[in-house]
Amino acid sequence: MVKMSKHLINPRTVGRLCIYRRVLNQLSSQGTKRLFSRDLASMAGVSPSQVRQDLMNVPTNGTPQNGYAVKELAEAVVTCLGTAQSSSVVLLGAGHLGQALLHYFQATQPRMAMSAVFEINPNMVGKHLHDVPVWDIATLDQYVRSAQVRIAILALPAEEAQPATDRLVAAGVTSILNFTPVRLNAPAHVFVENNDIQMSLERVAFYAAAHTKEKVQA
Amino acid sequence: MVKMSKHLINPRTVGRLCIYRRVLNQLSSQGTKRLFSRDLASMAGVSPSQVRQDLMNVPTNGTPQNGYAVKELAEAVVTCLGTAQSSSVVLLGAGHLGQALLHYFQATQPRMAMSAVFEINPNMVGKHLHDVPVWDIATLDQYVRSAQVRIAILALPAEEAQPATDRLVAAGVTSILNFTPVRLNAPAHVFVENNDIQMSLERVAFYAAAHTKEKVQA
DNA sequence: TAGATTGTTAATCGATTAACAATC
DNA sequence: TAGATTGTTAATCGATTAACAATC
Repeated sequence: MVKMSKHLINPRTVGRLCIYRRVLNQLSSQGTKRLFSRDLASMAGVSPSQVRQDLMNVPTNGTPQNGYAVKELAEAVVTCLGTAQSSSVVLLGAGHLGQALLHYFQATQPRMAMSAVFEINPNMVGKHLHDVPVWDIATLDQYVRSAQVRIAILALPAEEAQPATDRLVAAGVTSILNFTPVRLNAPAHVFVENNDIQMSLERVAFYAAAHTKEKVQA
Repeated sequence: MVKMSKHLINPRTVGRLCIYRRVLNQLSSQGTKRLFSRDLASMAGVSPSQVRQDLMNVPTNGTPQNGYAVKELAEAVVTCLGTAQSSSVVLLGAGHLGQALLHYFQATQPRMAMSAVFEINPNMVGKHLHDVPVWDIATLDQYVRSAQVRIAILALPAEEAQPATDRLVAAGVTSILNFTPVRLNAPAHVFVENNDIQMSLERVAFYAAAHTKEKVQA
């Protein structure tokens, strides 16, 4: 009621809250009852200050004497992040990367539902991949509209990324996970997360080379 | 000689330079001769100021009248980023994600060489995937040492990530691309790039849900 | 109580953006 | 020349870290 979603948490904090959730769920399943911010920090690879700062977005139950109750804190973080099972997800592109992402998604994200894959290759259309139907990308707009899809994952060729984005946005998608190396143009109300694997590789290579150079000089 | 690698460029700038390289190469192959910082900025999805700031790390050839010569700038960025073909790359884990990454790597990174894949599953050991041999992970340390591998890609189960990292670092790896959701502990001289696909998904889901909530209230 | 930790505010740090003299 | 852009420095912005009163 009181502008619950007005103070939209920034992407970095959301990312860390996801890490905390994973750590807390694991600890909870291992039977750990309580922890301090410094414990969560070391397991998440951040500073204790950062943990406490991030947890200001979450209704916490910490006390100076006992720290946080693991189970309750995990639940609070889950509530804060939202379950998002309300909306379904579509995947664009069923090439090697798309198929791997689909498998990964189905294996690790039981709380979200991948509802359809869209492909241009007619050999794949009509089949199923990991129990998800593959449909002709020509039917994308209609599907997104009728199923009220809000989340799309892009794993298609670079040159198709922007046209596909335009269609998705026009059809009502508000959140896009982009695995292509293209920087997408999208309206401000649409959230775009770039996961540029090619860039990741290039960056790692850069620092490996830089390190070698330094060693040679030392 | 004069501390060429002393001012190690920070990861964000390196990332953007990779984007500039891609854009410039594409423009060059399309026959574009010259551009201004504002053109490169709009194609890379950043501000013109940012472009010029980033290009301070690169020996540039820009002039107020004509902007930059595309081909020369592309070459300068390539030189700055380094080719890194000196070192070979190993992949740990040949599951769905690992295989997809291998395919992606072989298809898009001809300038780097993937030299071996390591797996624990005996059914895969001894085979080839995309012309790359799959070896028993027990032989990892010896291989990394003898081939002087400096770059490793992690695509194995979460619980194996930290032990594998320890072995890689001990054997001389200096740069790790981590596709597991685990935050790795590694010495400061080792560069670790986290590409957490699970987190990407969760973040996209968060903003989709947040957006829906806002709309409901508006 | 004494001591350590939380929740939160203040200070610092780093990165992006703006400004502007030099210049073609 | 006049005008626009570069290279670079200064200002702003945002995020992380430090500090500290409240507290159990």
